[in-house]
Amino acid sequence: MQSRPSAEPPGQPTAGPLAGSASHDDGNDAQAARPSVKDVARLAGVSVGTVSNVLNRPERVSSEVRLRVEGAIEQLDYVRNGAAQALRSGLAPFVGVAVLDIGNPFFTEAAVGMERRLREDGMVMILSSTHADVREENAILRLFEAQGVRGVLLTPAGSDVAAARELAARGMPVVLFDSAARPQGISSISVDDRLGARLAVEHLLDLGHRRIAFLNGPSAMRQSRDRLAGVQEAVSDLSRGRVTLMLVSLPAYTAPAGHDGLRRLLAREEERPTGIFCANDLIAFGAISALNEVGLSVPGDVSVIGFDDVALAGQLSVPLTTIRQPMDELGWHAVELLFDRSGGHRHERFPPELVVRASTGPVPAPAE
Amino acid sequence: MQSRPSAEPPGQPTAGPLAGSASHDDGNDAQAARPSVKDVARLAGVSVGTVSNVLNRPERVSSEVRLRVEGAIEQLDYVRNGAAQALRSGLAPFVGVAVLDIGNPFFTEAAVGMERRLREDGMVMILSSTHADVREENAILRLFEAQGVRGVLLTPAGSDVAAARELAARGMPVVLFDSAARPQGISSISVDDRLGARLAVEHLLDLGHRRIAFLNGPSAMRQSRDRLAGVQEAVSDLSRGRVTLMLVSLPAYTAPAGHDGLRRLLAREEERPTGIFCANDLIAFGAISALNEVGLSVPGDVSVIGFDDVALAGQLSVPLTTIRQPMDELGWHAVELLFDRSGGHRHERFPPELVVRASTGPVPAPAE
DNA sequence: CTGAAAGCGCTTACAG
DNA sequence: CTGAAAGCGCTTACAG
Repeated sequence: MQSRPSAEPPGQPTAGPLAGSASHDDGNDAQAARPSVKDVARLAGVSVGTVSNVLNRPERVSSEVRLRVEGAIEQLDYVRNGAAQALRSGLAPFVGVAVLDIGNPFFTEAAVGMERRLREDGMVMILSSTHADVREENAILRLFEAQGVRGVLLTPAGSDVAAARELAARGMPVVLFDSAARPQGISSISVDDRLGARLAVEHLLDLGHRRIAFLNGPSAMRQSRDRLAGVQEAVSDLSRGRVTLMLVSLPAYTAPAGHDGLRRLLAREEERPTGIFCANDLIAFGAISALNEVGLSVPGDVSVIGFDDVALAGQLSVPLTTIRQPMDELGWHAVELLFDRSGGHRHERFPPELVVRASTGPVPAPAE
Repeated sequence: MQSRPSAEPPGQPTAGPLAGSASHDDGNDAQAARPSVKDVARLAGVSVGTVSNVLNRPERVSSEVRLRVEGAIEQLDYVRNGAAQALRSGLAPFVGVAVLDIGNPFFTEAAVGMERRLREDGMVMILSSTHADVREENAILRLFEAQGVRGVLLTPAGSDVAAARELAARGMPVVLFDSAARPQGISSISVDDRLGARLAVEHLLDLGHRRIAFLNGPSAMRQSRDRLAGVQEAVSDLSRGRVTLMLVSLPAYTAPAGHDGLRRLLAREEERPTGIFCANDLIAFGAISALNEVGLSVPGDVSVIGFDDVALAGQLSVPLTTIRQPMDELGWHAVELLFDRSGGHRHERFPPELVVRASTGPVPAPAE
C-alpha cells in the first residue's frame, strides 16, 4: 500500500558530529555498565535483600536505612533491571495487543482506551498488527508469550481462535477484542454488529429509502458476516413493502475500497440506490467522495450511513451519520476484563448506537 | 475528551461458564509450569547448553541431535523465556516508542512504518503516549530503560531534550522523532516544517490569494513555531505586494480545535480570508466543516490547505490539498537510524511536498 | 560436536 | 528490621 522506501535515506541527511572530538559529553563516556542492586547495596552499606525491600516493600524497612538506600539509588541513577525482575517474579509490566491493522482508526482509538487503563497499573502495551494473517498472528502470540506478557488482547485474524485457546490453556489471560467468538476459558468483548447493521438500515428505511445498497467489507471476516445478517434482517423483517437491496463486497475496510466499490455499483445498477449503508466509516468516506465525483450530493441525492463513529466522522464537511462503537470504552474494558480474575470468563457485548448527523436525509423528490 | 466509563460494564455481559464443571478443557487443567530448557534437555537426552545451541547456533549441532531437540521442543510446546534470555544476553526484542498521542493519525501512520521495519528484525514496539507531558515522558523513558529495550524512539514533549540526552549518555540508542532538535549524541529525524509551511503559503499566493489565515497549533510546540516561521517567510519574502495575514493559535492539533478556531476567526475579522493554511490536516477538516456550516464552499469561496497528508486527506468529498509528510517512511527510517551503529549520529530531515488536490483554487470573483 | 559450570540481576522465604 | 543464600531460565566461554 505504502511505497517501500529504499535502504538509503531519501532526505538530505546531515552528517552528525564526528566521533572523538574533545569535550563531548559531561563525563561518563566509558559506557559504564548499568548499576545493579549490588552497587546500590554497597554504597548504602546494606545487603542486596534490603535494597530489594526498599524497592518492593518499603514499609518493612526502617526509615533511616530506607533514606540511605534511596540516596544511593538517586546517586547512582539506578534503574531496576526489568528482565531480572520478570525472570524472578514472573511478572513483566507488559500486555500484548495484537490487532488486525494499526493503521485503522477503529483500533487506534481502542488502543487509546487500552493505554489509559493500562497506565493506571503502571503497565504498557506491546502493539502489533497481524494484518489479518493467521501466520503472523501465531508468530506474534508466540513472541508475546515468550516475553512473559501479563495478558493478551487479540483481534483474531480468522474465525479460528485455536491459537488463542491454546495460549489460554497454558495459563495466559486472553481477551478476544472485537470478536463475537465465545470460546470457553476466554473472555471476549465486542459490539453487536448485527444489531448495529440493523439500526443503520432501519434508519434508512425510516427515512423512506427503498433502494438500498450495502457496501460490505471482506466477506471472510466475521464483522462482515454479522453486519450482512443485520442488514438482511432489517430488510425482510418488517415487511415494509418492496425493498431493493444491492450488495457489494469490498476487499478491505478502507476508503479507497469504498470509493471503488461505489463506482462499480453505479456502473452495474441501472437505477441507483437512494440510501447506502457502508460497513465502516472509512468505506463511507470513500463512497461519499466517489459520489461527489460523479456529481451526486450527500444527502441531497443519496444518503450515506457509516459504522464505527471514528473521531473524524462528525467533523467533516458533511458530518457522517453512523453507528457508533464506543472504541475507547471497548479498549478500556478489554483491559479490565483481562485482569478480572474474579473467577469465570465473560463475554461482554456492547450495544451500538445510531448517531444521526448530516449525511442522511429523506428520499429525494423524483421518488417512485 | 472521551467519556470515562464507570467500573461496571455497560454492556450486557453474559456470565462465563462456571468453573469446575467437568470436561472443561482437553487435559492440562493443572496450569502446568512452562517447560524450560531443562525439560527439553531431559526429554532429548542432552545438556541444556546443547538445547541453547540448537536455539541459537543450530549449525554447530549435529543434525541428529538437532532433530531430537527440535522434536522435544515441539512435543513440550516449549517457548523460550524471553526475560531470562534478556537478562543473560542483555537483549530484548523491544523498541520503545513514545509519541505525543496515539490517537493522532500522524503518529499512527508513522507507527505503521516503524512496525514494518521492526518486524524485519523480529522485533516489536512498546507504544506509549506522553500526552505532551514531560513528567509522563520521563516515567515512560524510565520504564523503557528498565525493560532493557534495544532503543527508544521519542517525540519530545517539550523543547527540553535533557531526558533523552541522559538516556543516550547511559548508552541507550535514541532517535528523536519529528524533532528538529540536534543534540549531540542523538540522531533525529524530522520533516522541514518551515519549508512545508512556506510551500503551503506560496501555493496560496500563487493562486492569487492575498488575504490569508494561518490556523496554527499550540504555540508552545516546536512544530507550531517552525511552521509559523515558514508562513512569515513566504509572506514577507517575495514582496508580492500587500498580503494580509491573520493568525490564530489553537489549543490542539485536532479537528474540533480547527472548527472552533475558524468560527472565532470569522467572528473576529471584518473581511474574511480567501485562503486558509491549517497547521495539520485534522485542523483543516474541522475548518472546512465550520466553513460549510456558515454556507461557505471550499474551494469556491475559500481555499484550504492542510499539513501531513494523512491517509484520509485524499479521500474525502473535497480532497484536501496539503503538505505531505511521508509518515510511513519517517517511521521506517527512524528505526533504521536507531540501529545504524555505523559510528556517528545523524540528523535526517525529509523534504515536505506540496500535494495539490481539490480544496484550493483561485481567488473567487469579487476580489479586491 | 557436546557437557559442566558460572553468572546475568533480581526476589523471596528463612534465620537471626 | 536486616542479611545470607538459593534460584528464576537462560547463554556463553571453556574443556574435553
